[in-house]
Amino acid sequence: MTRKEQKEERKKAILMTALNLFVKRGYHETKISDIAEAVPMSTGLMFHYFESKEELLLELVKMGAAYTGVVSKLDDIPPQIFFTEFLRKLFEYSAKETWVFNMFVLMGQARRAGMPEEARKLALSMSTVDQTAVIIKKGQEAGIFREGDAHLLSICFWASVQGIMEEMALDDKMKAPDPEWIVAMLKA
Amino acid sequence: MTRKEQKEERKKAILMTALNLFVKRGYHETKISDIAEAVPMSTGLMFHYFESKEELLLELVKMGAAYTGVVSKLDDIPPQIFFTEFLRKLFEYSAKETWVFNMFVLMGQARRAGMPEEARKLALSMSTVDQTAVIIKKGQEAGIFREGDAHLLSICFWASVQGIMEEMALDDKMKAPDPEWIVAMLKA
DNA sequence: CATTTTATTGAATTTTTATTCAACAAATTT
DNA sequence: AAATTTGTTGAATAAAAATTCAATAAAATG
Repeated sequence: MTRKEQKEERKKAILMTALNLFVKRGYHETKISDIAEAVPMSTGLMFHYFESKEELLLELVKMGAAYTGVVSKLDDIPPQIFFTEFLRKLFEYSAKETWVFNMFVLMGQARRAGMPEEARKLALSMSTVDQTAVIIKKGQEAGIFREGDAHLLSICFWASVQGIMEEMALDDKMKAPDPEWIVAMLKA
Repeated sequence: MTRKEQKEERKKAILMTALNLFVKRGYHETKISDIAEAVPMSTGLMFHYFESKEELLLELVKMGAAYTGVVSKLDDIPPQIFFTEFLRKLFEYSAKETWVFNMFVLMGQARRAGMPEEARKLALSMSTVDQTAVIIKKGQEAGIFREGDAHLLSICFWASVQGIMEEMALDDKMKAPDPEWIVAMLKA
């Protein structure tokens, strides 16, 4: 393994540790030294890998943004299965790959209050709300989704998912809900 | 107006200003000097009214906890109208009394990550999840609510509401959703 | 109206945490 | 193996924000 690859591995380890702590305790409540201790490495060495704490956060948000982009390629799936299936996969995946779960939660948190402005802007630019609003409209035309402002429905759907995921992030023992419960919000 | 009353008024003004900023930007992203500037008053004077920033937050959370207690007295209302009615009132009230809205959001945020430990403990001790789980069970027995873990349904219901409220906190223009959308999560 | 108490300010201080740095170790290259 | 580059540490420094404080104004009290 080359020197460069090693460095990348180490960087990834830091990123994953930070992701965990940010999601569990919040960005501001997590000290650089907390991350360093958990990796583990010295506090000073953290700055050999990342310019700053904010830069570290930004890299995470960029990774998340890259993944979020994937969702937008799923708009040819029939509306009636899209949401249920998406949630089923999200929950299933989250159960084994903590990474996916944490990243989902972090992106949502970044879009909201309590993080540096730049992280917010980045996360905000990657919103899936518009994409899914289109899918919801299709479902409405097909008569399978309830009437009402499709964009607002889309916002509420993701807000609910975010709320539930954040709850799960706090309580390891909490089971994932049945996707149908959440999709019921959309169903006619 | 007595000196004491004046002081109480001023304290309240600070609390409301802080509540607004905490909800909009997050606790850690809000500086004491930001609150002072918005009240307005000098930064130093803030400490004439509150021991510390955390103490200020704690007072807010305590106020919220007092209100949260009210919900637990509503458990004799029939399940089929309890949730819809609660949300209707919450959204209606939130529209005119920003206070109620902000307080609801703050309590949820406090229960989650990103705030001092003590605030978390306080907010956590006041959870309504158990109360509403009982109401959901009743609804299930009456056949109007879907089958499944009532406690988990209760968690998901509140998590969804929290998620949606936080979204509204960020976007002033966002309309409140139809309560039925959210209650659909529970309905059989 | 003199005295005491309370309100207020802005600058100085403390605290906390991020960030830099000098020194050294380990690995890589020549 | 000498020289160079990269990794590592822990202590020193800097930056940001909370908190204190001395000084003064305003209000209440006697």
